Amino acid sequence: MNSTPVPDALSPRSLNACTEAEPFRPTASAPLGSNMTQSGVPKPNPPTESMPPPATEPLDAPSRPQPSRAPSDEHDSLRYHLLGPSLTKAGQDSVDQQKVSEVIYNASKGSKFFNNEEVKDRVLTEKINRILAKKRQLDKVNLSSELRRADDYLAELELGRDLSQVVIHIDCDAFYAAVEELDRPELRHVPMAVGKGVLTTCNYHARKFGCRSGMAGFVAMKLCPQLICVPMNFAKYTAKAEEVRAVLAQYDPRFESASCDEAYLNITQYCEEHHMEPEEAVSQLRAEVHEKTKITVSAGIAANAKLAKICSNKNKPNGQFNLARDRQTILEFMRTLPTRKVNGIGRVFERELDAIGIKTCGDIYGQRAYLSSLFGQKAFQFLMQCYLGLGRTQIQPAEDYERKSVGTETTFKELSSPDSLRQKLRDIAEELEGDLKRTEFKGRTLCIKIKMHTYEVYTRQMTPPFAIHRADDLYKYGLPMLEKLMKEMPNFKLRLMGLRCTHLVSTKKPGIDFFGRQRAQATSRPAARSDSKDKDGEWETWPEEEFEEAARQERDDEMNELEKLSQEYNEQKNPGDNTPLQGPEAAEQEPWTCPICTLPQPPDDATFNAHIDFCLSRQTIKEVVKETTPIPATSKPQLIPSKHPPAKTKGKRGRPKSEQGGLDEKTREKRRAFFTLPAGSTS
DNA sequence: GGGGGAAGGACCA
DNA sequence: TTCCTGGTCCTTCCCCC
Repeated sequence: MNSTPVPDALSPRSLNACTEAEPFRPTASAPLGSNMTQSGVPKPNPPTESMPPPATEPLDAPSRPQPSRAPSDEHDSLRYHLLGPSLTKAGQDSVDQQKVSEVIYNASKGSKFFNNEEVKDRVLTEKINRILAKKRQLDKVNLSSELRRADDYLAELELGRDLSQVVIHIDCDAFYAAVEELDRPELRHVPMAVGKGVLTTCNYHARKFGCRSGMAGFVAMKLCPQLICVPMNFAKYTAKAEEVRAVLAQYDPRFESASCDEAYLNITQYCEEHHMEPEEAVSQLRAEVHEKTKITVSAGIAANAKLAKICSNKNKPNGQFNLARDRQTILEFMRTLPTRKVNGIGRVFERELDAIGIKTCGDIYGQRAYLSSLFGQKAFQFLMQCYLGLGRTQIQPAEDYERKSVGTETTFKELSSPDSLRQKLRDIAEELEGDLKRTEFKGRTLCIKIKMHTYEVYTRQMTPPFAIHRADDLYKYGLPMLEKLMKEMPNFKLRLMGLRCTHLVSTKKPGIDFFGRQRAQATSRPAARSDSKDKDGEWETWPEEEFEEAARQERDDEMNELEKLSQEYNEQKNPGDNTPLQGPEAAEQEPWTCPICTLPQPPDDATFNAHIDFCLSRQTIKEVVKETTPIPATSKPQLIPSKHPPAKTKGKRGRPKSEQGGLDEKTREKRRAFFTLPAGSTS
């Protein structure tokens, strides 16, 4: 995907405060007036005239639309789960989900994927049973203090409610499919999906058959045998997305791209300046997008991003929904809203909430005393905000967010031979190097992810002694984790492998100048930012080649210096004797080579301990200097304290390990395991 | 007890 | 016979100080 990832503003993970003050009055049970308005603009392409009759009939609901609901019966839960994560997608309301689930169930039954889903479903059912048991326990104790705490929090949230802003969420209708249809108009009138293996999206004809994004291709073909699948073409979608964004920018220059086909805008100022009502402005915006790009978009208009997102789904495709910005209307709207409609509540959380009697956001109020104990503080806060219909009103460009990780993963036919797995790791390391180069980052932490042939997923991570970005290093530090997993797991057969770098360090430009002053930006900076200009413009683009050469040269110099220092150090430790240990003492201890300075070291623990500390502290300084300071190839590195020292090398109080007491045996063992590469690995 | 790393998992498009 | 990718954030567990 070419979209810039942004933190999911509506998820329980990133809750934010609102600002408007209004006294809180609990109104959960009070009947509230509704003045929601609803409007759709004319749908320009009624695709019915020349539509050929489908080979199989769409799976219409037998009588009336079935609302998507979590299964109340434990028996149904797996069938429900297999319906997939995008159950609430637009175009599904009139589909007979029972029939769909039957088809999916029968198509999947017996496969490894199915077995894994069964296990996951069982685990979730057990978790729900534990939640229910805990709730029964809570029923026996006095919950008045919990209740008071919840009410206090609700009152506090109410004080921050901001109803002054007009936030809209724009969502392109079946975007990839719509772009393909522009090139091949004949696809407009038949069920069509984009993506092979798994559907990325599908048009509304296909949705009538129960097809939806994230569904396995073969399952979709079972539901709709005449489905036409076209391969993805990212370049095309990106170009079209740019056209759409050009229109959006006229309404809010600081709009926020939530993904390739979604955006949030704050049109408060636009409406004021143009003396327009929000609905009118949004109608105009949508018409303009359609006129200029031939793409239809749906929109939600509300007081905050969370509500706008929910509203944009109300009148899909090619419609808009306005939720009046007054408290009563919002509370009434949330009261009957199924929890699953809220961004951040997925299949799992929906089932958990359902189990304790929360089906709609209005139901949250009645259970508020339990939420913190059952689901944790963050979930409690998130749910309270859902109940009140609160969300963020601040909209900002995606570039303002800071990227947290860069990774790549790939699915392949089952692989078990160690050699081919190593080769796969090498390929992935090469690819990640490309991604890191493109995004201009190095990673302080490297994570490996594997998916077994049984669909079980495992991750392992480690912190190299310096931030890495080159394929050689990614492979070198990834391989021990892979080898360890191979040893640990019986019947090691993989279907996916991936590498990801976290704790990113920008390679774009240094964070500290020649004089040790902190520059405006931290070492880690937004990935997508390409328009920023440095004050003096000097280090805007870091001369990568020169940098690499300088770094190599510097590394060579350092290595020579380290070799000398290491010899001096060993000389001090064992005056006059550099010969390795002999006899039983040596036999007990494995010989090893320091992976940092690459020099052979005496095998005794004391030397090992001291040497690693010594090398790490030197390495830390060296890497920090390299990452933050432009050093001409000829100059000596300057020792500048790092703002973000590598986690492994510093103790809690910021002292280098070498200044602290010696390492205990367990830590030494761990380090040995980390630093000792298995035989046969390329380093 | 608290900070922080590791692992796993939910969720999103 | 067949079920993705890339990203964020949260929770839990465990180690260490």
